[in-house]
Amino acid sequence: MATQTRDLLVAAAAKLLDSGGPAAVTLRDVGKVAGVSHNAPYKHFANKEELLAAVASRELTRQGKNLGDIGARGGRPVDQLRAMMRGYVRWATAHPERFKLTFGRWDRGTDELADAASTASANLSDLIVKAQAAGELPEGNPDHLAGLILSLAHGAADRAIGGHLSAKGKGKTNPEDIVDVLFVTLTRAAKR
Amino acid sequence: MATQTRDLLVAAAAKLLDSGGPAAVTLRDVGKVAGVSHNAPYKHFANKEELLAAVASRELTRQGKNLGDIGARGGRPVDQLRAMMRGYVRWATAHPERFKLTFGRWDRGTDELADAASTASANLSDLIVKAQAAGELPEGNPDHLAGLILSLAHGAADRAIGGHLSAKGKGKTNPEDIVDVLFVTLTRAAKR
DNA sequence: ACCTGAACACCGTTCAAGT
DNA sequence: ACCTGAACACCGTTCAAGT
Repeated sequence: MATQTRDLLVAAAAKLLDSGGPAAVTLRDVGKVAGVSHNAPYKHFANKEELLAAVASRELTRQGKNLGDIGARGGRPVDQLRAMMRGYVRWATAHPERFKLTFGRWDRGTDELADAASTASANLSDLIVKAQAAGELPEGNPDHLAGLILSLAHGAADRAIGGHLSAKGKGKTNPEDIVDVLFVTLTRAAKR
Repeated sequence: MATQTRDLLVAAAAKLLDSGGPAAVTLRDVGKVAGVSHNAPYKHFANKEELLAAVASRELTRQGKNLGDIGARGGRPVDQLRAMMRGYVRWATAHPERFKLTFGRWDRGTDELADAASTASANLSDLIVKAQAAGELPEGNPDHLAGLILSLAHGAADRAIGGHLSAKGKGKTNPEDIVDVLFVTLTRAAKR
């Protein structure tokens, strides 16, 4: 098993990331958790940034599978879309550090990341076009609609993580509710 | 001028933050830029985190004034709302590091932060209620609508900063366009 | 009251070896 | 090919003084 150490390092980094954010992912602790020396990671990754990129890549691939599973279950296109966005915000609030890591400039993005993102984006566009054809979503540029839906899910998740969702009194709004509000609005706008 | 050094430190921290994120805000460089020793900041702030909180507070106050100015210009409530959200995403993409700092868990949030956020939120709710009364926005819980609008603006800005907005080919969507898409949809849903 | 310089523990990274 | 231990520069923070 040539790549076993590499996988152990990525798993250790993910665990430390969950426990205390990127600052808690010290190479020394990664090595300790993985059972190697504090600079064994340098034999598998150029630096700490690339180790974190590997964690992000693993997470994005898993998340892509989740969305694919929801799509495989079938149903009305608009219901699939809503289920996907609900799953997305649920994942984000359950693993805030992984969510924040996955988004956040992967400039020269290791290809793997770009691939996972582009296939997910393509699936989404297909669903939107189908939903529009079925009259479940308003007409207009599908890319604009995709931007609207993804941005809303992303923003609701990020605001929930930051604690900016229940601003006023007792309104303990959760991000899934906001996703629902968007889809209610879209449905209403569709059958104008 | 008793507080002059404090202001210099906050300004220096903001400058370093813009240039390279929180990691670039080293106490040593802050001191150098402000013309004091590398641990003079400890006479004004308990630690680096509180110094950054002061930067966030300054930024949030300024941003609150911006929104207030837009409201003071008058016009249809829904147009004021859209202008505010456009200004918000414009600010976020122009100063990504300040934007990311301002949102990001200010748990025991120095009061100052909480105050600025709650007045901004109250102004927003007022506008939404007025817009609904004028038939410019769909009916329903105003807090839900506020969550939808703020989450969308936040998400569009964050995705633009992360470079996740022009996913596919040449579609160079910008966050202000996405804000417009939301308001078009809301308008259409209002006059169902 | 505000500031400085030395010192400490910690971290990312590099290097010379080890098998 | 993969790993280790020592070493270096850097950073946040503390402490004992200085004015």
